[in-house]
Amino acid sequence: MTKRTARAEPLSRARIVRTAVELLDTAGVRKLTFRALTERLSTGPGAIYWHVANKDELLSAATEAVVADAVSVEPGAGDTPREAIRSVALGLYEATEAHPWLAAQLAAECARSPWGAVAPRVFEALGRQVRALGMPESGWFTATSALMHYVFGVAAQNAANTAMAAALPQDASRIEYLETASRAWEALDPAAYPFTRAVAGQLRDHDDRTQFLSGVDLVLAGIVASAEGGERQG
Amino acid sequence: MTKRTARAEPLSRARIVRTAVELLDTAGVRKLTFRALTERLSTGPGAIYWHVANKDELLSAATEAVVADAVSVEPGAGDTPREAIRSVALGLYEATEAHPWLAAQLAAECARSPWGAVAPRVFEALGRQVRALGMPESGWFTATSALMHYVFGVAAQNAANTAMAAALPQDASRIEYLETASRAWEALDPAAYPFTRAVAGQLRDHDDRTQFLSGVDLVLAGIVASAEGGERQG
DNA sequence: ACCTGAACACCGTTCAAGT
DNA sequence: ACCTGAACACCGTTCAAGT
Repeated sequence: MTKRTARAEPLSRARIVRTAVELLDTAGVRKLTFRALTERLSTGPGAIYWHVANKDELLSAATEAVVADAVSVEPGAGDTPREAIRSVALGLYEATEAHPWLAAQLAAECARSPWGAVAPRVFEALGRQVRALGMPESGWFTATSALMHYVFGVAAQNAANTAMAAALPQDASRIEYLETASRAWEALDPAAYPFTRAVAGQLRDHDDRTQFLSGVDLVLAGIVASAEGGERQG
Repeated sequence: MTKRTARAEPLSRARIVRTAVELLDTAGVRKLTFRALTERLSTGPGAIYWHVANKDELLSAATEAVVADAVSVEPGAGDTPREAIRSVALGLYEATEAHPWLAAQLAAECARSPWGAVAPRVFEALGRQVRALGMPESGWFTATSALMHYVFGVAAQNAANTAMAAALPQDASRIEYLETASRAWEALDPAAYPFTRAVAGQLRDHDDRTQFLSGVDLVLAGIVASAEGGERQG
């Protein structure tokens, strides 16, 4: 058995990033520190700084690694563009479920460099299908942007629900959390929040995943409608 | 002249939050520390902790204050629902331009408590107009969520452009930044990023604000189309 | 070229003590 | 009830020194 032990594996940027993702997944952003990292990798901080410029770069690298992995799924041969878009979007959605830190980090990453390394990955995966949808080229950027922004927006919002529910005491899970949130909406000031109160029941009963895909369909419907409505625009 | 001096004004949660927003605006998230805060307010850290539980709560409060302000604009009397939605969305968009820290903080806030204090404010403002659009009640939640998520997604992405461009050396402003980003897209691997490369020119020429509103229109088109397509769904 | 680890400047938070 | 400010535990980052 020539099993390589962990401590034998040489230090490298890839290994540091992988360890950072593990730490992020198991302990959360707060616990990702250079101290924790040096311990897990059994080195000194200086060794890590040799491979990585600073903590921001490390977080960017971790985010990009996870996004790249999520978006790399090739669409099935028989998939329609619509199905392919749904599956790319769903891949990203599920990544934010699997890595609760991803959503906030995605936003932070965009703030660091808006059209940096992460956006093109998502943009490419979605855009190919937008093109396949038969959009005129002039609409590609707008349509793909809208789709991507919707997905990022959901990521920021909904993925957190899962993490939130998971953090609740024991069996008080997702459903109970939505119950609480729904009641909070019902308790809002009737004068200031009539609409939100009216919709509290739909919040309670909704399923994040279904909801997310409905939103994707809605944006897709908008893309198709805009493409058809086309030229005439006041 | 009975001008009240700053140091005479008593410490309060509101004043702390207001000072935090100022510090956030002028110096950035990194520089918002309890040290800086105590100096600006000429007190000790203990005094701040009397009014505010911890830094997370302070950031939440700052975020909510800014969002509440941005969304509180009443739609004009003659506005169509579509116009009202555009102006609410634009208000939020402009808030993320005026407060570069807002986008990332919005995401962090959602992660802290997904359906907490910030979401209902946006939800209510957008939802009223969705209702006015004549949607059937069963679609309110989905449609308003999609709209809100799109807006949040853009906030995370585009607002950063402005901050990014502003941080560039002098007159190398927005346009030059987009030029750089566009060239980076053109330099991507042709095999892996055919679509993104094809669209690099549109990235260069686009205007964030116009782009944002086009996306809002696109989602609105989807909402209307879905409402009409209605019941028949495989 | 790559790694070590002590040291530095700084941070959020606490708490006994004051008014 | 509200504020003071020293103290604590911890953090990201640096750097002279090693191999």
